[in-house]
Amino acid sequence: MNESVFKAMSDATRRKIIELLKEGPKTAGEIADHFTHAQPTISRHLTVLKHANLVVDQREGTFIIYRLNTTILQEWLAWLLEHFGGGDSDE
Amino acid sequence: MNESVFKAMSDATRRKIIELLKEGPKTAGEIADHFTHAQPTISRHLTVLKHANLVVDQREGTFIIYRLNTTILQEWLAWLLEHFGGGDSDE
DNA sequence: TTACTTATTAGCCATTTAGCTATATAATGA
DNA sequence: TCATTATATAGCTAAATGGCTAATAAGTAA
Repeated sequence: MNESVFKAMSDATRRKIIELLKEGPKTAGEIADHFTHAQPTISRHLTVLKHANLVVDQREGTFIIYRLNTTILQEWLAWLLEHFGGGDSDE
Repeated sequence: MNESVFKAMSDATRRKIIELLKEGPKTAGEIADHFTHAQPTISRHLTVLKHANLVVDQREGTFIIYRLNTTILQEWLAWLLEHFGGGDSDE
């Protein structure tokens, strides 16, 4: 599993962005509106998520629309379950 | 969900320690033997895991035995599934 | 072209992180 | 008590992180 996904998911702001994008695609501005951070700060979080391939972006006029890459998220969850789920030594 | 668990799990060395402890309790030295890092480095990783309550330690003579706190690990996985699992907007 | 809007990139700073070596602590046994 | 073993803590450094403001880019429309 790609280390960058773990790093991306280890920040509370980025996890909240992921949760927002679960509702559906959103522009960078719509995402930023949910936080008190400065807008460039959110932009950088989006870049981190993009490098982890957890989100994809697409320009639409002056807007940039972000959407969740559900595949990566689900692969990450599957990896976690495989490595850390179940299998208690005294199960 | 406690932020410290995410931070603890975001490091590859610590995840490997967790995987080792899934096999059963181990002393700090046994754990350190699985890595090329210096012993104090592993000791510090164990402290991070301890503060996240992912492991517990118990002195046994000169040894200190670490064991997994499976409850926390499973609660973390459950939280992840609840927040990020399923629920694709186009499912 | 100019002005406006949306968003990113650049550059800075403070804090955290992860590694190391050296030192300290705790338990045991001679 | 002294030595040995197992482990943690202290103190340092380099790199990464996350925040900010200021500047830049990209698109639209007058």
